[in-house]
Amino acid sequence: MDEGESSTNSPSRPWESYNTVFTNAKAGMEGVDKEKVQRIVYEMSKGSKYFQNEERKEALMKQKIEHMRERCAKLSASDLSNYQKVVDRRILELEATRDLSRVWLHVDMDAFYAAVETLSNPSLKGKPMAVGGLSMISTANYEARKFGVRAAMPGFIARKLCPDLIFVPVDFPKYTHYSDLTRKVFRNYDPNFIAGSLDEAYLDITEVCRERGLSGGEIAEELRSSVHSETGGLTCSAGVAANRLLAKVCSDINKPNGQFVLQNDRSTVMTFISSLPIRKIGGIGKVTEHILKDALGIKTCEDMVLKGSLLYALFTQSSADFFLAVGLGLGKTDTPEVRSRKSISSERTFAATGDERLLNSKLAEIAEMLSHDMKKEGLMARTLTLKLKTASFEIRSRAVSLQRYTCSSEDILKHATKLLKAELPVSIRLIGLRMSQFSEEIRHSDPSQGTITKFIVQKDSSRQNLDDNDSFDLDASKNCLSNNERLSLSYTSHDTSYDQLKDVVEYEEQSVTQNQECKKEEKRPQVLEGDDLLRKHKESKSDTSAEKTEAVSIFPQMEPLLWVDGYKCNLCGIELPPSFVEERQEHSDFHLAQRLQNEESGPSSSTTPTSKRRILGKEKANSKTKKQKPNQKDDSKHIPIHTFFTKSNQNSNDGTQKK
DNA sequence: GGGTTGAGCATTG
DNA sequence: TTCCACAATGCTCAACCC
Repeated sequence: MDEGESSTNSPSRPWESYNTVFTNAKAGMEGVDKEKVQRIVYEMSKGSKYFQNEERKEALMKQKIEHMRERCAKLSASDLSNYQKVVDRRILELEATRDLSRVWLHVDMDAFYAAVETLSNPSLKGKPMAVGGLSMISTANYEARKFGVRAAMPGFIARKLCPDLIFVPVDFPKYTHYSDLTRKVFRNYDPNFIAGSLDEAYLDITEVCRERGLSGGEIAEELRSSVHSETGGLTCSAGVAANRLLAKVCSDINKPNGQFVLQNDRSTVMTFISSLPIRKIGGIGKVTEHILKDALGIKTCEDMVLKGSLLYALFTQSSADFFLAVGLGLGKTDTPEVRSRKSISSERTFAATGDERLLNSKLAEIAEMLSHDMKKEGLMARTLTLKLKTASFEIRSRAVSLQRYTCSSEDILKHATKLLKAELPVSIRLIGLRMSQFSEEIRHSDPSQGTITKFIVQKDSSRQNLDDNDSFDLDASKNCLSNNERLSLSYTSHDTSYDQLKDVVEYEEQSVTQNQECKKEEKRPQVLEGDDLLRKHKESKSDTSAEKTEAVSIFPQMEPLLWVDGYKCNLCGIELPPSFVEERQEHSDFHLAQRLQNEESGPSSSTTPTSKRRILGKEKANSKTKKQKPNQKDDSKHIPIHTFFTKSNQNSNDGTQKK
């Protein structure tokens, strides 16, 4: 049944070693002639550039597995015994976090896009159908799945598997409409449900079960029936368990139009998890499965615990922790925080070309699309990543961090062109652009929380007469504090202990840099940039406080640095009280250096980031970075790990990193 | 030692 | 005839900087 077991390829059956994702079992694919599917997929792919790339990736994976085997063999008995101690301790710690008090429900719509299309066109009922086109299909209905057709399969292969397959083009607005209908139902059971995608969601139904005196299974039945009637006939499957990880596994068990309930007691969970294949776990994909299986002999979740010492010896701590938690049937049970998007991107595939003019025009199109999407969502970002897929399917990415936040297609295109130019000549079949590092990342607002700025205001009575613009600034800086920082700052301003006070003062120092970043964007979605923003800011201040400034000329040709109200830098909005003499000097130096840098390399360009980093770094050094990198370390505690790397030599094997 | 940045890769739907 | 998408997220590592 497992694709991995077919790796014993014989010369007469070369397709048996061609492990594509399409041969992995999916709901509705039981009884499919897997060998036939594998053979056809192999025959149609053989010799293509895509196939060659797959072979290259496969070879790389085998190398990784081999390398891990070697490292495994080198482990001594005492090494393993030491790692076992680590495992034993972690098991105790993880067990202490086990929470069997919650009831989580995972809902997954059945063949969602295909079902929606059938709903709006009943003549498709009972016929094999796929949503998508000849290059790629998004989903297939259950009739098509019987032929081995499935999501993410190229349409031309799907047609070969099922010559009568009907193709229906993707219609996102339609799916969004139906998705909204299902979400209306979900909200009745958990107003804070987590939408995984258009067609799936996690609901914490603990309260609704308690209030109505119903079991998780009864609620699931009711919800599914409600989804069916509200959508006019769409079916879904559900899983009920103590945590989200288990609930997701459960929803797949009786698909389609079914449900599975896993009782909330430890021994039931452990029995359930013991024989569960690792691939069933969200986050463990083809590569991880092969590495764990072929290098370490780990096939089931139980094996993760039994071979825990190997995992801790060979993988990073966070990966090993994840594996061990899986082996214990532990998953997230908390009410998740609001998550905001981290990046936005746009990419297009086309016939491979090395024609620079053509590539530039594609790039311009994509920059325009991306800029449009960003404006639509009111986003500005400062890191641009160019993604290229060469004619041989090799993926390359090149990134640059800009000096300022932007969403303009001109800015994006200007820097993207530079990045692309550095790669030429090359034949390319896909170009993608991604923008990340949003100004939003530091805007997790929660008006109920105390803020450093409030503290500053209370501390400094000379700033009691703040005008409206200042109030706006305060709100912006309030929004600048990340969740982590807000946690540390949850104090009542009237009852502040010495330690809290000390913390607050330390935060005051660091908050200036954050304020600086936030203020650049506080007027969104008006999308003011650079000089416009500065002008606007100055206009807003001119009537009340322009006269109350001290000027420091830092460069002959540039606008002098002014401390508005004796407090705030007119160039970037950073706030530094007069007593911060050294910091102010450093700040002036920063603007001077920035200007010199601009003179050297042209405006807002940062394609040689090192020197720039040095300058910006200096600026940040003043803020005694207590701040975590936003959304990285903290989020890793809440979001499933998707990739697993070994402790060392991760790149030494493939060594293909390009500089 | 710890933070940032850039690059590569895995995973998901 | 058609010949393997797109969007988003996060982990890890190396290099660099303070």
